[in-house]
Amino acid sequence: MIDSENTAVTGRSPCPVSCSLDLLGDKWTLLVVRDLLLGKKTYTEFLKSPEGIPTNLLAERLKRLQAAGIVDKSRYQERPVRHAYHLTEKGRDLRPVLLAMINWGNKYIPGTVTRAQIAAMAPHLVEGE
Amino acid sequence: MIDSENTAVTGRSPCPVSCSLDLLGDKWTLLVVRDLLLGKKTYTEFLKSPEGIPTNLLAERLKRLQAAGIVDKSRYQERPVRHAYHLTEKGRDLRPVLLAMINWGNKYIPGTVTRAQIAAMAPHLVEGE
DNA sequence: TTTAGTAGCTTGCAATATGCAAGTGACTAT
DNA sequence: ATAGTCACTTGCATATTGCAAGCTACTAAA
Repeated sequence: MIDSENTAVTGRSPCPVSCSLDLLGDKWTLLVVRDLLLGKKTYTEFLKSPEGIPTNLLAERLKRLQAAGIVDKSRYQERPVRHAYHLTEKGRDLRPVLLAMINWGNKYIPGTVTRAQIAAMAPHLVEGE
Repeated sequence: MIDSENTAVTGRSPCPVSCSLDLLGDKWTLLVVRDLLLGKKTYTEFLKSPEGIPTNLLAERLKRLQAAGIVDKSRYQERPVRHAYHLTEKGRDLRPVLLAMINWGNKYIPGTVTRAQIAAMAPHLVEGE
């Protein structure tokens, strides 16, 4: 495992929950990860998600996720220049966290889109496990 | 399942991840849940956790968690009056979210306390899946 | 060759949330 | 009477968020 972007404990405590929250603990970061797991790739695609992330926060979160080695960015075409964001292995490994939230949300927040409904639209997020 | 405290979707979107984050998406709430899963029960025990939650935020988070039906509060003794907080089933069902974060943190943030070390101190958080 | 449009941002600023310290009220123990 | 603990609340400075507007590079249409 390459360790370059895996910052060692610098946060509030050496608890893995606390350290994860130092990186991911806000209302937007994991929604960006969700969108990436759903196959969205570009800045404007993220902006179109129904929660409506403010554009400055999207830019800032993408930078932090890149700095943390969770996301990487590439040009996928020149003329006109277009960029694509992708999850690294470290980012894809957040899938169990999101799946646990989906299961919990479905069980306790009536009206949420179910895991089955998500599977129908976006099999790769939810299948297996 | 009693449904009284399970507020239906009122948030940013009907996505279960987004709805979960509306409730839990900050740097402190899931640390309180962690402490409860570790068996801590009182206000002052939560304050002693190494991350050092500010006392006003602890009070506010406990109220929100109670309002959401994730935590309940009881007097466990009179003379002097003492209070204990406990997770409800809804709260205990957040365990998979925390376990997923522990696994991810252990894999990607060097120096975090491992699941095995946690198991040695607090078997009930971590044992079984 | 102006004009309009899209992608991917940045900037400014008001509103909200957080962090810190100090204070409060009920109680007990000395 | 004094000190100490538990469980908070209050005030205020600082940090983060949310909203709107602007900006740069590019393309496509008139």
